[in-house]
Amino acid sequence: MRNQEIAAIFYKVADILDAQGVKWEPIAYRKAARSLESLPQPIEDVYAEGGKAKLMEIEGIGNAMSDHIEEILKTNKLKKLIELKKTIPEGVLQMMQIEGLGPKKAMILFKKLKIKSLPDLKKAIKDQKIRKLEGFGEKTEQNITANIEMYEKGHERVSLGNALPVAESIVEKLKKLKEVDQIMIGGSARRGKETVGDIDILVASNKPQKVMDEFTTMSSVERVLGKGPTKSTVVLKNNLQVDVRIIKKETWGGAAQYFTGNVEHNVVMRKIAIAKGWKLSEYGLVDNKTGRMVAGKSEEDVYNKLGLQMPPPEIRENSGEIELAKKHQLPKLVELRDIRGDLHTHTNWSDGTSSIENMISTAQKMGYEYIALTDHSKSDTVAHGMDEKRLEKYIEEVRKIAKHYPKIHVLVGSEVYIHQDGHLDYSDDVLKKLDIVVASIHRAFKMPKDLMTKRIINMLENKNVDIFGHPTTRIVNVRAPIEFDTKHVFQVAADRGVVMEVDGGPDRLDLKDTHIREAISEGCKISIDSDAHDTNQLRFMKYGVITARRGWATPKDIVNTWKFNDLAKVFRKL
DNA sequence: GCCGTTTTCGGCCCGACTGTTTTCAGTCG
Repeated sequence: MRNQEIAAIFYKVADILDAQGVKWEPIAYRKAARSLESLPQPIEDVYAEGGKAKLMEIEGIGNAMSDHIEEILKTNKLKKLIELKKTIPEGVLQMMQIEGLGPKKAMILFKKLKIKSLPDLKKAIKDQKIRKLEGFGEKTEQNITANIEMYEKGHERVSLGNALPVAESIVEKLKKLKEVDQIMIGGSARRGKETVGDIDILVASNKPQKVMDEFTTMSSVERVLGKGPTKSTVVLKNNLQVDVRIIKKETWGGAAQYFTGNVEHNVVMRKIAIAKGWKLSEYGLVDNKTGRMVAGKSEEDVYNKLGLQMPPPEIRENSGEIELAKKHQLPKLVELRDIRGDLHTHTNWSDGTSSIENMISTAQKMGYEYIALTDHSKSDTVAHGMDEKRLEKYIEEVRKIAKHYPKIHVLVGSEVYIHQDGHLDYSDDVLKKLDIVVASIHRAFKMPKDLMTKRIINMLENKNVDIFGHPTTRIVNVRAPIEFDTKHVFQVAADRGVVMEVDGGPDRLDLKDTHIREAISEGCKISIDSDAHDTNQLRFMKYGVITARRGWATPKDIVNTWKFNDLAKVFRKL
């Protein structure tokens, strides 16, 4: 999957062109880059399938871009970027990453003061040289200083699992103000994106001053980047950036619409509005001639007036949803309340911390019809994996305790390690004793792609395997996914009836959105699991559902939305 | 550089906040 790699190259080209003052071209490169990022299939597959012509079918990819992609796939580099890099020092591009320093200001610093690196910049600030430049001043100098510090602290996007609880706590806090009429989380957090750059919060209020005062003085605030009556931005002590936008109740829907879709989605929406003689902004849909609001009280109004069905927030990323919305054929995505059970959990028999009994009773309290306990197999020694002897006892113990919980079906299973040649950690005879087998990779991540694919295919050939657990093994922001031929694996899995997992652990979210869509289109069934290691973590199901929604999954694709009796259709031993 | 039942050339989403300016450019999302 080289989509991200090529996107990164295009972003770089855009930055340099921006610095050179080139108009429009940077926009085209960024658009192409984003289009690649959200592409469900690997770009090399698209190219292999239909060459340049097929590439050009992708939104934002034209003649030049498809040539570029071809060049990168074949030679691993882009001549255009190499040439462009000669015109501007790398350090100046780095300077542009600093908040408040855009292409214009960075180039002034480079041209007038010969600043070409971050150390140069710090020295010039110390010598008070910057404040003397036209368009700069003392305040700008101070801001750059603070923002360099922020940049050096790290500017990585935060995982959804870390961002969402923070966002929710701010919402809870502001909700208590009587000045707040309505409040919601917007932006990429509402779309459930696996990482979040900053948190957007929308507030409907007629007294913005009070709300903004409360927001910017919260104890968790490190620095206030901006404060106005409709928009304020702060950086929290944990380095998360949070925006609050305040609007009037009358335009709530317009704002919710505007602050949820990604850029591409919103651009297409505005174009549809323009074609009808209207203008779309956070203040709703407005008639150009009369200046009157056509729609804006609710999000649904905005979409409907434009002739569209309202897409769920998670898929508002211009990856096909608008075309289907026009035809009123949007899929009905899976919801948390559709989930009837959890098929991948751990107890204190391996590396979990809750007892078998507590896991079962909590699952029952959550209203589940079934739960599978799937502790680790013998080779996963760090996770206290069980050898055959302990496994026997485990099976016995679970069966015994399950008798006290007749209202919930309890499955005994195991998360079994997949060795490098694809054979499993327990023999077939042992696996047959289990109700359900989740097969997972827990080490030897860095095998060559063809060998890794073979490892997985061999595992899929084993009749005792029910679910392929967290297939790519990535840890968000920490560990890269393993490499394998996803299309081939999904095809074989669909054929063999092995279910692909969406691990809801917020650090994993694996499969990820684009892979889920690919797997479903290849005919795979999906299981959304919490991979809980204690009773609280059973709630991770929520993140799995959000991710599955981003992968356009519907209840029929998700086996654990099915009734218990229907599970036997996919799980051979039930 | 991309794209098109308004266009194959001439557009390219829209608005808020800041700081430096006395009306606006730059930056951001």
